[in-house]
Amino acid sequence: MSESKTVSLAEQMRRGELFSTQCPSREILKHVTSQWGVLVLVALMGGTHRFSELRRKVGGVSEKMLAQTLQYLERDGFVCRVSFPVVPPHVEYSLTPLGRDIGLKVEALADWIESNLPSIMSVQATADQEVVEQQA
Amino acid sequence: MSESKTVSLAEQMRRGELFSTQCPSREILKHVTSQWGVLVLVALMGGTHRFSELRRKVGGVSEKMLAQTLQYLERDGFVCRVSFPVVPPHVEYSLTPLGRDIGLKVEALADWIESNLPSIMSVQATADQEVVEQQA
DNA sequence: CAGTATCCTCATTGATACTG
DNA sequence: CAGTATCAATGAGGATACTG
Repeated sequence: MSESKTVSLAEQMRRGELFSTQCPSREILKHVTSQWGVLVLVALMGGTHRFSELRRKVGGVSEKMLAQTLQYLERDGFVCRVSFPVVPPHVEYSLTPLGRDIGLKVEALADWIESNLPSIMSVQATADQEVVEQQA
Repeated sequence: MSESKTVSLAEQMRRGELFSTQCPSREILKHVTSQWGVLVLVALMGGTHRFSELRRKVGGVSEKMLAQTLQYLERDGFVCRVSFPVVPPHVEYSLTPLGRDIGLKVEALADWIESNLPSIMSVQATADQEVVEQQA
C-alpha cells in the first residue's frame, strides 16, 4: 500500500487512487452523490422528464440548483439534454447508457436506505437514549 | 426531529417518499454520500482503522470533518467505535453489519466510477470541445 | 493519541428578478 | 417554459489552540 509522491496521471486513474486528493474520480463522485445529483439520477431512472417535471418531482430543489446539477451530469456524460426549438421552449432530459449504468448503483443505494430506514431509525433512537443516560 | 405533520411517519417511510423534503432518508443519504462519508465507508470496508490511520488514508480530510463524519455514521448505526482506556488513547473504528451492507453499495458506486473514469473523461473532453466550437 | 472548542473564511445554496 | 443573472445568507469546512 505504499505509493510515491510523484504519481503519473495514468497511475492516479487506477483503482485505489480514490483516496488521493488529486484523483479525478473525486469530482465525478461529488456530482453523482450530491444532494440533488442523487435525486435527479433516481428520477431520470423513471424515464425522460422535462425541466419543470423534474423541478416538481424533486422536492425542495431550486431552479438554479436543478440547472447546475443537470449541467454537471450532462458534462460527465450521464444525462442527455434534448431541446426542441418551439415556443414555448421544450427541453427533455434523459439518461445516457453510462447514466443508466451509474443510475442503477445510485438507485440501489437509495433503495437500500429507504428499505432499511426503520432499522436505522431504531438504532438512532437507542444511541440517543444512551447519550441521555450518560448526561443524567 | 419531531413529527406531528400531516404525513404519518409510516407513510414517510414508504418507498418513493425519497423525493419528499420531509423524508428521513434524505438525512441518512446526506451522511452516507457526503464527500468524506463515502471515503470513510470505503476505507472501513478494508477493515478496522484507528482515527489517525483513517486521517492518513483519506487524503485531505481535516480532524474536524473526520470526527464529525464518524459521529454521524456511528449515530446512524453504520460505524462501531471502540475506545480502549489506555494512555495514550487508543480508539478503533469498524463497520457494523448494517455498515458493511451499505458500504458494499457505496463501494460499488465508487468502483464503477474509478473503472469508467477513462470513458467519462473522454466524454467530458468531447463536450468541452463542442462548447469551444460553439463559441468560435 | 484522539479528540473538542473556537474562530474565521469562502463556497454552496436560496430568493428574487429578468430574458430568449 | 426553461433557463440566466445577481445578490444575500447559511453553513461547510479549515486553522489553530487546548484537553483527557
